[in-house]
Amino acid sequence: MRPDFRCDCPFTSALDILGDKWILVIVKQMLIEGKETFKDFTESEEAIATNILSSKLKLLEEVGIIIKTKRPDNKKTNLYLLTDKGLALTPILVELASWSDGHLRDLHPTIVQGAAMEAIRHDKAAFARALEKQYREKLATTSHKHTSG
Amino acid sequence: MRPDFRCDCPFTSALDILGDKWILVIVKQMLIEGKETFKDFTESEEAIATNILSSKLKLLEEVGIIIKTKRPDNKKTNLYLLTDKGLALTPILVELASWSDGHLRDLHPTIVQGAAMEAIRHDKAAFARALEKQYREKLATTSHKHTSG
DNA sequence: ACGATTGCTTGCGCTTTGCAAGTAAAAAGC
DNA sequence: GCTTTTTACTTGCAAAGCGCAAGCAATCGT
Repeated sequence: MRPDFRCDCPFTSALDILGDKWILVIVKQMLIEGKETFKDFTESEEAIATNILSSKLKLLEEVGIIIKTKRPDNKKTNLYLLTDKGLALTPILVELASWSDGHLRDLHPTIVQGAAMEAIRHDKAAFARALEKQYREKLATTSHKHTSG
Repeated sequence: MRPDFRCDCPFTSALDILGDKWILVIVKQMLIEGKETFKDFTESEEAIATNILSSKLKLLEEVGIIIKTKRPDNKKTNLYLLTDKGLALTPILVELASWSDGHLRDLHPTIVQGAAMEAIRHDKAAFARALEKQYREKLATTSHKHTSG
């Protein structure tokens, strides 16, 4: 299931991995909504189907954007956590939201408008850094161990 | 063919439009490689199929990312040009390239490394602004008229 | 006028997506 | 310790999207 790349263009190569309906939505849910278990994702607002979720989590792990982990006291529930490579997607997500905010309201007027959106308007880079910091702090307080399967 | 939106999340809504293998590749080809005619796109390194190209150009026009135009002296060849909404995607493309540069070389070692990549490493925002400016200057010197079909 | 070029559309097979249902294993309840 | 529930998937099948090849109409070059 390794992704194959169309060419050597860095733009196109990023889209060979990220260019689909779900990959970045899953990353968003982890980064912003704090989702980390299979169940968390199935209960999302976007309602991803379990077979798609399963395949996408596999792909994300294969390319190194997330790692599959467990809490020491729970042998059933898997934890899916962003790696550095995954956290590095934050600026992309912020730019996507910024574009929606500025250019998608005519087509889709009910896009949410909140404090986060204000922060993005004020300083995108700072907002991205804050998100990454928040996630790293969460990681530090989450006890988990890596599994190799 | 209007896109429908999964929910009111600005991240997800952007991906409802942009989350696919081709849309942002086409925008990249227009912005960076200067492609503007149907033929230009078919001759690209990425080799998009004509039926897909046709449907994606239609979608891009419908959502207002590009406009379909002709040169006054040529009744056959259509020109596809980025609107302001389309040009506003530049920071997203720059972030995608930056991520590829920093995190995709282990999976795909032959990603190109050139002057543009150096510029992105040095100052992403400045590079995005330069790209937009370059495209706007090109637009100013390209004679064209809008067609309503 | 005639062939080449451009900008598509159509047909068909393959892959991806998506819903619903089922399964296996761990955890919780009694 | 036996049953029920929860979690994390897998499987089956229908629908949508993708992709190659071919075809076609309009315009352009000569």
